[in-house]
Amino acid sequence: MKKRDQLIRIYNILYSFYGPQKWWPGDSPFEIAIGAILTQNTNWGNVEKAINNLKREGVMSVEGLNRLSDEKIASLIKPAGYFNIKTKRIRAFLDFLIDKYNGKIEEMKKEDTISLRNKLLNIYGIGAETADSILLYALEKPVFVIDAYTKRVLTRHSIMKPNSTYSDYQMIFHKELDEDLQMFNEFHALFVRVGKDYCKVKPLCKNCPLADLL
DNA sequence: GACCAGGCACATC
DNA sequence: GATGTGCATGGT
Repeated sequence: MKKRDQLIRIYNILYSFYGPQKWWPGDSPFEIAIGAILTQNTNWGNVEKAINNLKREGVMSVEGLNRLSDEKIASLIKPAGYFNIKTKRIRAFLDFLIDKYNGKIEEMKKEDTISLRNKLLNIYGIGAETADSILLYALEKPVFVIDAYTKRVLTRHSIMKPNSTYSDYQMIFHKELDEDLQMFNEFHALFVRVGKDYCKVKPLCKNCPLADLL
């Protein structure tokens, strides 16, 4: 089967099995971006605790976070792990927004995807996946987000080789699929969902909706 | 107690 | 360019 058909088949199976995922879980583009940094190599449940701490303190905003000390930010995001590193990364992102966009993340939407992606990748602590998550879910740009679950599903189903790079994975989606913001949004979220439920490090392929494809 | 979780920067070869 | 390591909490 052609790769395009395999990918569409996977999407259709997952969408009928799970339905729409309504991503990203967050109230504003800024919260989504902060969540994208906090969830780096981290369980989402822990990230939610950190996000709730920030909201409870009323600092889930550029101005709110920017007036806190590093120590204060670190203490609030502690449940998300790597709190010292992530504090530096959040600080770098705040500096970027204040510097280039007067602290308004919505201002970024006007720019084209390629130059925005390069700018994001230039910020300390923002790599390919975090940049693409911000582009897709906060700025509503049609880029495909690749994460550990996406890689695992595609390698298990022999659509990609295990040693492929981030760009290799992303290229398949951009080359084989039509550019569709809403579909890219749902598809990535569905990969995460099936990854959490079945396509774990220790696979639970038995009742996986994608089991028939193996 | 080991393993895992919606990565990234940096050192080293 | 590929590979190895530190970063850290909380659930299973």
